[in-house]
Parts: sequence; C-alpha cells; structure tokens
Amino acid sequence: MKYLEHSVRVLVHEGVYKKDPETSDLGKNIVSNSLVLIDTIGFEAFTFKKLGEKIGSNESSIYRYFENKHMLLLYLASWYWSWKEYILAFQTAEITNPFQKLKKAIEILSATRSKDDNFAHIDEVALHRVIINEYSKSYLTKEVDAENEEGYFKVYKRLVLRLQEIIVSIKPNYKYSLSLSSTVLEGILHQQFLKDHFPTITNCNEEVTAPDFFNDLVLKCLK
Amino acid sequence: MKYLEHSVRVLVHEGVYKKDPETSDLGKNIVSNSLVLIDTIGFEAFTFKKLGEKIGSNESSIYRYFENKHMLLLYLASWYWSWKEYILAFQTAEITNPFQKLKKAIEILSATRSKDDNFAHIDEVALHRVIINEYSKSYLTKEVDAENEEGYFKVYKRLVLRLQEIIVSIKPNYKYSLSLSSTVLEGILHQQFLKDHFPTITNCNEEVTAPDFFNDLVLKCLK
DNA sequence: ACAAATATGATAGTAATACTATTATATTTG
DNA sequence: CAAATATAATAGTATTACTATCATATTTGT
Repeated sequence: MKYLEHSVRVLVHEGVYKKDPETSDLGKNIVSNSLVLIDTIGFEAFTFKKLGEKIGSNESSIYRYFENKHMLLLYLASWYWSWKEYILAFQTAEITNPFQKLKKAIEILSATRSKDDNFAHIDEVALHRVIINEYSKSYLTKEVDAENEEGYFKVYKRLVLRLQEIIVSIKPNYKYSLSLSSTVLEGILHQQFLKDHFPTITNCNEEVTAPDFFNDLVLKCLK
Repeated sequence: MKYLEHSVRVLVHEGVYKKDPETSDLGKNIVSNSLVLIDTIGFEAFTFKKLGEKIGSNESSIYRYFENKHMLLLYLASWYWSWKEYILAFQTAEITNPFQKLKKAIEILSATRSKDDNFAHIDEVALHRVIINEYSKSYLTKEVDAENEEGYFKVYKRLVLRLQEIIVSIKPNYKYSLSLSSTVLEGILHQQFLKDHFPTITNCNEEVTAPDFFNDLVLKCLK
C-alpha cells in the first residue's frame, strides 16, 4: 500500500534513469543509500564504487540504473520536488484564503520533514540536507539547456509556477511574480545553508526561521 | 600604474594560492586563461592539464601557484568580490541619499562590466559569467566550515554587510536586514542565470533587469 | 662578472575516477 | 523446465589529480 501511494504521488522523469529504481530492491537500495552517502561525504567525493561497497553490490550493477552520478542527483532532486509538489497540492487544497495559502506553501517548502508522510526507504531529513547542499550543482552545468529541453527540470519549474499562482491571486498586477517566486524557492534553500555555515550574514537561527523572513518579505511585496 | 592600482584595490586572501599569481607573467596567464577556459568548457570539465596546453605551459607549473582547481576558483571569486567591493565603495562614497545609494549598490552588484575600470589581463565579462555559473560550487562543499575559518569567504561576507548597512540606514528597525542583503546578492546571480536558461520562471529578460526587480523588492521591504 | 637562488619545463609515476565489456551465476517467468 | 532477466565478478581503458625528480633558463645579490 505504501508503495502504491508512493509511485502515484512521486513521479520522476523517465529520462533520468536507465532502469526505474523503484522496480527492484537493488534500485531502492541505490536510491536510499546514495542519499545517505552523499549527505555524509558530499557529492564531489561520492562515487558509484563507494556506493557499491556500502550496499554490498557491484559498481557495474549501479551503472545499469543510472548513467552517472549527475543523473542520480537529477533523480533525487526530481523526487524531492515532486514530493514537495504533492504535499503542497494536498495540504493547500482546502485553504481558500490566499494569504494563508501562501504562508502554508512557504512553510511546506522550508520544512525539513513532512508530518503526515513516511516513505519506507527514503530518509527525508537527509534528502532535505542534500537538496540544500547539492541541488544547484544539478543545473549549474554546461548541459543545462539540453537537459532542460529533455524536461528534467519540469517538476521544479512547475513548483515555482504554483507558488507564483498564489502570489498572482493576491496581487494580480504585481510585475515580478515569477522572479519573486523563484527567488523565494531558491532563497529558502540558501538561507538554510547560511544558517548552518555563514551565520553572520543571515538573520535565520534557532529562533528566526526562513519562513519568518520570506513570509514577511512576500507580504510586503504584495501589499 | 595600472598594476599598482590593481594590487591596491583587489586583495585576495593569501591562503588561497601557493604563490601569488600577480607576481609573474605565468601567474597572470594562469588567472586570465583559466577564466576563459572555465567560461568555455565549465568548471567540471576544466583541468590544469588543459589549461597548461592552452597557455603553452606545464601542468606542474600551474600546481606551483594553486593547490587545485577548487583553490583557483576561490581565487577568482575573491578577486571578483574584492573588485565589486572596491567599485561599490568608490562609486557610492559621494551619495548621501540612502535610497540612491541602495539603488547604485544593486546596480553595481548586477553589472556585467564596470564603466571606469579596465584590467590588463582579466576579462571582466567572462568573470561575471563564471561567477554566475560557478560561484556556488566554491562554498557548497564539505570543506566550507574549515575554509570559512581560514577567511576565504571574508570579502563576500563583507560585501553582504556593506549592503546591509545601507538597508539599516534606511530602516533601522527592520528585522531581517542580513537575510535581505544575502538574498539580494545571491538572487542577483540566480535571476541572471534563470534569464539565460530557465526564462519561464523569471520576469528578467531583455527589458526587465535584475536591478529592476530587486530595487522594487527592497524598497517595498523598507517602506 | 659570477655564484647562488629561483622559476619554469619536461618527464615519469601513482592512485583514484569514470566508465565499458565480458562472462558467470542466480532468479524469475512463461 | 527452458528461456529470459538480473546481478556479480573480473578485467580493462582513458582520464584525472596529483607528486617527485631533474634539467635548464633567468634573475639577483655581491
């Protein structure tokens, strides 16, 4: 049952994998453990060889699922954003007040873990950290235009548009709704990174959260 | 004369290089050509071997200046931010109106090239593109805390604080001046990237610029 | 002017990375 | 029970990311 739900709500673009990791135990192991390993040693030091050793599997078997570690990162990112999109749709559906909707959206996009969800093999908290630390690297490449055409960033872009819709519903004549939305989504990750590594250039800390700041920011923009 | 000026205004932390590239022709060649090569093939594909071939020099000679390509990126980034800081200090010194000062600051931080400056061996436009595409990679690493302690990100953080000072001078009781400042600085790079690669999620294009958006944003926050 | 120091170049070598190919073996399925 | 499929094991290649050594050219200090 868990898995049926899972595959229904979290859809990853077919092009990013050679073989769908959801269809086998090895595949699920690759995904769940790559997450933990990237979180531990960082994306640069991460290799398929080390992952193979960790899961007691052969390097060559991993290559049957993903062309390389870049594609695996695209997979993890798609999974993350797709999951966020699902929670966003689900948890804001009932909210009619657009201000409350916006607040809820920012909260969801900033959240380390979702209260009502639970996936068998994915460590949500580790995934959240990996996205903060590594997501930019998935698009800051020379291949970004080709991969964008393939549709690998569709889910992320759709999320930006969903947030933008809420913004527009509050202030239809606001000229920078797209830029505000993409700034908030990117900024949420960035402020969380700063909180952990460059605390002198952010107000976010144990008391002040990223949602506090971005809520205030967006509301002021839409007044 | 140019070089005297240069070394006075652009100061890079000693720890990022093994030998100061400003002290020799080879060093200057390394810096200027690495810039062009990274801009052309991207940081991931960039190697010291390829750079050596490009400048007709040996790989091992380049290693005498920089420990590895990561340190070279830190160098280029420090150089860039130090240069921006200089221009900012210089061009806003005379402005007494804090709103005008803020506008000028955002303009400078977004500018591809500076009008009144000209460096013999640095291609400013290429450097600006490299910063947009690669700067995040300099701090999204497992070594960030150690390198931050060494002071490798001092210039960048100081720039954020300078922008924040202007913000505070306009609205002293604004609670999120640091986060706003760091969001703007990061956002300026991000919106320019989106304009080039993900135009559907930004309002920035040929007519609307990043300064247009961020000026509007910051002014609304400080009203 | 000359010895000493320094900078660069050339070559070689190592360990790790990023794969591809082949073959053997185990498991599933029709 | 045969055929198809998945995984594991091994080997091999080109490239990367260096380090070490030695020769040679250039600069500098006296």
